[in-house]
Order: sequence, then C-alpha cells, then structure tokens
Amino acid sequence: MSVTPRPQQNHLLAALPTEVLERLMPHLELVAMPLGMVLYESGDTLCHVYFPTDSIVSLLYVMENGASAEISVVGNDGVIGVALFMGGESTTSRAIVQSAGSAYRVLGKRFKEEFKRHGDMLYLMLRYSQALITQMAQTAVCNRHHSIDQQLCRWLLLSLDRLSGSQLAMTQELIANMLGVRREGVTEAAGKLHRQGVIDYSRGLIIVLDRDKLESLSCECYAVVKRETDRLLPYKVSNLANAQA
Amino acid sequence: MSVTPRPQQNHLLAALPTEVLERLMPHLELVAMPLGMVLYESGDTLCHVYFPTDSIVSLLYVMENGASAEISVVGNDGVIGVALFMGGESTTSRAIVQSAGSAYRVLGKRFKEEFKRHGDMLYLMLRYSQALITQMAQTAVCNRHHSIDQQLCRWLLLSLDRLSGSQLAMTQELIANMLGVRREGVTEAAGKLHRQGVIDYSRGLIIVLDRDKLESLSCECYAVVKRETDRLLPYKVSNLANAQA
DNA sequence: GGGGCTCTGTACGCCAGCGTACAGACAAAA
DNA sequence: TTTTGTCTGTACGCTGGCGTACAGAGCCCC
Repeated sequence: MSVTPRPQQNHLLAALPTEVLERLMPHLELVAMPLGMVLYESGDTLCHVYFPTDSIVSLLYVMENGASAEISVVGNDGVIGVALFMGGESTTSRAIVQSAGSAYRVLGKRFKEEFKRHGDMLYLMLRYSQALITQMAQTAVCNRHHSIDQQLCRWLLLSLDRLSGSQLAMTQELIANMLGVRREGVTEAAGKLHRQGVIDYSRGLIIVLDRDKLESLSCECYAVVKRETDRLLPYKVSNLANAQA
Repeated sequence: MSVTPRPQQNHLLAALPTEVLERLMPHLELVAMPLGMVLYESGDTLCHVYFPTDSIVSLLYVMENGASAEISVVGNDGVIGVALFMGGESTTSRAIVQSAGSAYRVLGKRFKEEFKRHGDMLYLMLRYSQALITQMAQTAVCNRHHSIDQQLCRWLLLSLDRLSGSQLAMTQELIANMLGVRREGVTEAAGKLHRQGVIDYSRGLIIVLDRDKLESLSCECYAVVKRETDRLLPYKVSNLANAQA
C-alpha cells in the first residue's frame, strides 16, 4: 500500500518519449486522491493537470436542482484538465475522485510549455481528447436508449478497466449519482446481477465474479468506447508525430 | 438564393487573422449541402473538413439496431471534422446535413498543414473543440434528465441560432431521429408549443413565433451551452495566441 | 452491549415515453 | 380529379424509472 506509484503507471505519461517525460519529471508532484476529493468545480480556473496512477476521477455535471450525471470517467488511461490546453481554462463540469488512489499533477503553466513545443505531447493529448469525446458521445447515447441494468454493467466495466483486481469500493448511492438515477434503481439492477452470480457485494464493496457475463449484459456502448480508445491510444503509442502525418 | 456565400459567413473562418485566411483561401472549395447528405459515416476516414456558411450538420450516433441520437450540432459557428486534427482520422458518429445550405471545405491534408504551423488556427480549433465537448456533455445530461418537451425547445433554439430568420424546414420525423425519441412524442410536444402560441408549423416547416417563451420553456441545457460557446468563441476571436498564454 | 449511522432491500402509486395502430390532412404527380 | 405518398394527430395498453416511505442489516464508537 505504501509503495510510491511510478508516473509510468499512467498510460499517457508512459507513452511519452523518454526525453519528454524526463523534461516533465521534475515538475510532477505526487498527490493523494481520497474518495470524494473535488479537483475542480464547474467554472473554476484550472491550475493543474492530473495524471492518475491508480485513482479514478469522474467528470460530473451538476444541474441547478442538484441532480447530476457523469459525463466521462478518467483513470490511469488519461488526464484530467484537457480544458487547460484546449484554451478554455475551465469547464462546465466537476471533477471528483470516484475511486481513491494517487495521481501526479503538473502546474498548468509548465504543462502548456511542453504542450506548445508542438511535438509528441501535443499529439498525444489531442488523441486522448478524441477518446474522451468518444466517451462523452457514447454517454449521451446510453443515457437516451439503455436501461439502468445495462448502464450499470457498462459503468462497472469502465471502472474495472481502470483498476487492478476485480473489486471496487463503491456504494450504490454513489453509483446512482454517477449514472444520474435513483439509488433504488441501482439496488435493483445490482440485485439482478447478484442473483445471476455476476457480482457480489456488501456495504460499499463490489466484487466482480464473472466479467464475461458482465460484458454480455452490457449495452454496446462499453465495447464501442473501448474499441475506439484502444485504436486512438494503443498501449505504447509510438512515433506519434509520424502517425500524425 | 443564388448569391455565392462568403467564407466569412462561417464564424471560425471569420475569426482567423486575414493572412491565415488568405493562405487558406485558394484551398477552400464551395460545396452544396442538400438535406440528408452524409459527410461521413461512422468509421470513415475523413478527407475534408467542412465550414458551413448557412447549412446545419448533425453529428449523429447510430446504434446497432438502427436507433439514433444526436450528439451535437454544427452550423456556421463551427467546423465538421475535428477528428482530423485530433489525430484519430475517423469518429464513431455520422455527420449528416440537417438543414440544407452551403459549406466551404478544405482537404484534410491542406488543413493540417496550416494547423501544424502552430498558430492561430491551432488555438482556434482547440477552443472550438472544447465548445463541442461542452455541447456533447450537455447532450448527455439532457438525455438523462429532461422531458421531450424541454428537449424540443432546446433543439429548436440550437437550430435557430444557426440559421437566419425564424423558420426551419424540418419534419417531426427528422427531429425525432435527432432527439432519439418517437415521432409521436415530438408531435405531442410540438402540439403543446403550438397551442401556447410559441410556434406554428405545417408539413415540414416550423416557424418560431415567440423565441423568448421558447427559451423559458427550455431546460437549462441550452443556456449552458450557449454561454460556454460564447465564452470560448467570442464573435471576433482576437489575438488567440496571447489569449492562450 | 447498546446507540447511532450508513448502506441496502422492498413496496406502492404515478407518469413519461414506448410500441403499435390507424385516420385525417395536405401536396405533388398522374 | 383521382391517386399516391408524406406528414401530422390521436388513441390505447404497457413498462421502466421516479418519488416516497420505511424496514432490516451491517459497522463503528461510546
């Protein structure tokens, strides 16, 4: 537990050429990411970008009446704070830690310096942004067309992919907030999965027993996002500048 | 009708410094955009980027079973084909003309050359991309939480903003496809608006009579997207490079 | 051991939106 | 003028998810 995570646990950092990463390294600051921590609020001017190593962050939109909906989810596959290099400096959503862990962060200013060198970092970040866009688009589709049962499966899979192991510490209440549905709806959906032997859980700890079945019960949205993310960001993104040509 | 549209009718092109626009000008090709024209299909490799002058294009996700949902809408305020410069070269959505008109297009290759000069074009495109992201996020929220009545208002306003005048040529069937709901649902919602004197319509032509009321009947989503878009892309985006610093 | 808190399970009425079906209204074509 | 096709209106039963309410169950702390 007390092992210091390496920056390379984040796939984006790992995908950077070594010399770029070394340039960045002195500016990387390890931060603890406790559950519920708010990295930024809707409208806040971002001052850091975060690269999770083993934590998961949700981008959540909170409506005027307090209801919420998850827009996308970021783990060690991504970065929080794309608005910094997109030029907007802030977004209309909230970034909140959904699964505790750590992250490396960089001052936005430093980060933009590297970004502006117009090399691998820029192309990598743009590709990641497109993956994020895909995820948001699919969230919109899923919210329109799929049942809570299906969405819960999708959500569990998205989280699972960003964690090691097959457990996730998560209450039904929190999941309901993310999905933007009633807690009771999640209870029912989870109950069905339990009865089918797909998951096990109690008091905020969910254990996935049968991942394959989970995938088969999920809507197509999970697979679409995963396929596209893998396409855009293969494990080791090599020679980005060339790929861009 | 037969007046040739100017490139500057597109806000993004208009926002470019004159010397950049002049560099681009020889490569701009005017194309007619008839209703229903598909600019690209899910998975297609994009070869042009399109700058609408007076047409409107929907980014639509089509599911395996044929059901669809609009992800975002692009008019003379934007550009179709961000995936080209994001590096993915394709997307999971379809781009289809929702309102006939014209657009200027540029070969992706040419466009990327200018983009890579790393100047105003790049920053402008990134800012636009963030506006697009905001729109997608809000679509997801809206799909989750708001009634068809509210969504129809939002949709009409989004379209209206991208057209001159207060008419839109659009059947209820098409609107239903965009919103991802039943045609009958749109008929009912439109009927309510009609009875309240907000709109008038017949056989594919909708006339907005009371825009203020339309805004008041819409959910917050419209205003959120509009505010953020205006923030990111003020009418004349000046001195982009400095704004980025 | 008991009190309090959080998390989960269940129940009931309600309604928005769905699927389906069909009829009238209008327009262009024949 | 009739026909044909498109667009719009209405109806009916069904169900998924909502709002609300409350009860049991596990955990921590005093």
